[in-house]
Amino acid sequence: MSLSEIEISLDAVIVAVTDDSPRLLTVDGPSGMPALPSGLLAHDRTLEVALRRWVQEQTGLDVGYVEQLYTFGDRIRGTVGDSRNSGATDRGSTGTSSDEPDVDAGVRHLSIAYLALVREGRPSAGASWQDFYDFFPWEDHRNGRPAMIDEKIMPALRRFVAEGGANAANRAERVQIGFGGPRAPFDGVRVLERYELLFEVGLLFESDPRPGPGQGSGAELRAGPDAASDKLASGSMYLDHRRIAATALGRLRGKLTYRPVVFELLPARFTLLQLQQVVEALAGITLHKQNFRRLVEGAGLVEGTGELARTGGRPAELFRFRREVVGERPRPGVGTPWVRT
Amino acid sequence: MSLSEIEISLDAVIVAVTDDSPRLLTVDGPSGMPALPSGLLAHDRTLEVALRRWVQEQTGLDVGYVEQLYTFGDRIRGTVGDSRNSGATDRGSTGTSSDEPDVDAGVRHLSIAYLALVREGRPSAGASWQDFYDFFPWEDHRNGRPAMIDEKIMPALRRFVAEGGANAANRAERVQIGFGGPRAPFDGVRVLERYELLFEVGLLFESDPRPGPGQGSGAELRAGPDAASDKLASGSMYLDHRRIAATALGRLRGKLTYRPVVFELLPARFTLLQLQQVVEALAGITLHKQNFRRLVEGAGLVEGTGELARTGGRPAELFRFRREVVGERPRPGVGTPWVRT
DNA sequence: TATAATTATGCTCTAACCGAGCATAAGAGT
DNA sequence: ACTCTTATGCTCGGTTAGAGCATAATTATA
Repeated sequence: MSLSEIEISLDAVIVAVTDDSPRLLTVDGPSGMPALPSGLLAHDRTLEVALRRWVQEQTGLDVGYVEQLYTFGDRIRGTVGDSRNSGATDRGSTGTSSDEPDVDAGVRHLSIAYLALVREGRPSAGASWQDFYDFFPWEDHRNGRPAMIDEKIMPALRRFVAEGGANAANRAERVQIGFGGPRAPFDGVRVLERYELLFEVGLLFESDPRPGPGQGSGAELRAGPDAASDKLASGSMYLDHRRIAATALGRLRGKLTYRPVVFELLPARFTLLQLQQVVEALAGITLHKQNFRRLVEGAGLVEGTGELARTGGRPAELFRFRREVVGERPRPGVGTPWVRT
Repeated sequence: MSLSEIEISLDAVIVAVTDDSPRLLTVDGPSGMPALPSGLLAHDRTLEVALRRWVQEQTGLDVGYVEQLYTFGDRIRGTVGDSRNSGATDRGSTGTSSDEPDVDAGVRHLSIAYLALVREGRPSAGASWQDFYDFFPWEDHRNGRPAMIDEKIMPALRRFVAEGGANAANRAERVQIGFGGPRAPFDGVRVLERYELLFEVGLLFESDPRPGPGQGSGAELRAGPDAASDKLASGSMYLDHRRIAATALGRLRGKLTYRPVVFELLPARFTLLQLQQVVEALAGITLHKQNFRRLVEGAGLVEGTGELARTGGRPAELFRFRREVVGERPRPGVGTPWVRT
């Protein structure tokens, strides 16, 4: 493939938390679907500078924290992906690739995806904030395990396992890893694994008009007899942008626990409850209040300013982030002391 | 910048562990320097497939575990990098980029870097295994903190901080984060942060003939008066390949603790001492033997086969990896119970 | 052959940490 | 005054991690 046949875009998953909801900035994509803001590399010195530049141009936002997520470059976008190993798909990862069809799709699209965190801000026209969990309703466990998991998802996954033939054991393991089971709890970080499972069983719709092997455009990868009518009622996105967003959420949830990234989403001064609620919104679970406070203070992540904030009950002290902690502790982040609610 | 001006390569950091040493596969780069194996994207279905293909073609190795690392695309390769935030450089990350010189270097090079783990294998001609720590001698703490840190590195870093002017505090923090200090221990994971510090103070040599602002070719970024004569005696690599390798080592060290990646580097059956030594080689520290055993067994990561291995002392039982653990525990990895040796 | 060296493995002791929950404090609303 | 709400202090018990002692089963050596 000659170089000129490769298209490169920078795609940004821009996240904020407002009113206890994690929010995702989207623009109107082609075909009217929500899409991630996307820009091109220009003469910028670094990729990150390029990203900041066009995000500002396109959305009017000055993003704070920025981190490179992943580079997506599969020939067939929206398909089983780059398979972060560990047997992500039936093919497994120690890939004997020779027998896979080599679809010649002409142009290859490389998408260098970034995660960006902002405190807030009204984006300029064309961009708007969406509730992250509108795209991933099965990821929000703050009010208990969402009913849809046991009502719609698990039956489909069980069917998927049962139909697995030689791969049944592998599939069962993937399901257990993704959604938990008798032996394992639900692991919030594995957002991408869950997304790929749901996509693979045909519960999700992606807009990608993919010229896949033997499948019509817009068809899902493995459509069971009833799969088409059984789609989850969740927001879809342009091309594989929802997959990219899933990658971002998983990464963010993981990073919370060992880097003080939450504070990028909070004002300079905040109450411990505000802090907790932002963490809960991102992690998708509720936390034990007193223990959360103990952990966060004990780790030296925050320090009280003398000031108080009115809160509807007893006034709460305002805290600020203690930057020094980064140099003191090896893995400074907010612990997530569960609570079963 | 039009698309055709972008060159894309896939670069692979291929790691094995032999005789208690982590090893890196290198090829002869231009100008005779060791370089990472590098290939181009062809009509492969996924990036990972492409990587496996040309690694096999170039080196004769079939890599097992593969994971995308990072995409490097700075205009000036070998410079302060994509700045994974957290104030990686003096500029900080909330980048006001407007006053930075926009060097027009013509072609931009994008490097999509991968980490690959292999059990062993004799590479074909042109490629060879190097000791990872020949390139990063300050990272191996198995025999105590390397003397070079306090003898050569810290003095230079102190000078760097002292000359920091308004950035002195920030620099001091970065040094403490990277190399530890009274308040913080040395954190093995921060390989890249250390590399960037050393590069920035002029202790490292990179072969990049960089047309940087006001600097001659081959000059380091901020060369103090004596910097040139004070280089560390450590292996250099082609372009910014050593930076990529540093990224890989940091990532690998981190991943050890929450994903069972070590087993990709071990034979199917191994003694607990072998396992421990591979972990020690990668982590660069020594571990407490009994506690390591307790953690690894207690976590259900391994299970004994009945067999014994002769070891020079009392025979050791051979263990195997328990794959099921991935579905049972949220973050299955080898703990690293320190020991101060 | 006895003894030393070497490696493996079991076990204990203690401090720290975490999950869970009780109890009290300090405001606002009625 | 009473109730509701949010904040904050503290305790109790189980689990885990760091450190080290002790013993077992081999090979090497005096």
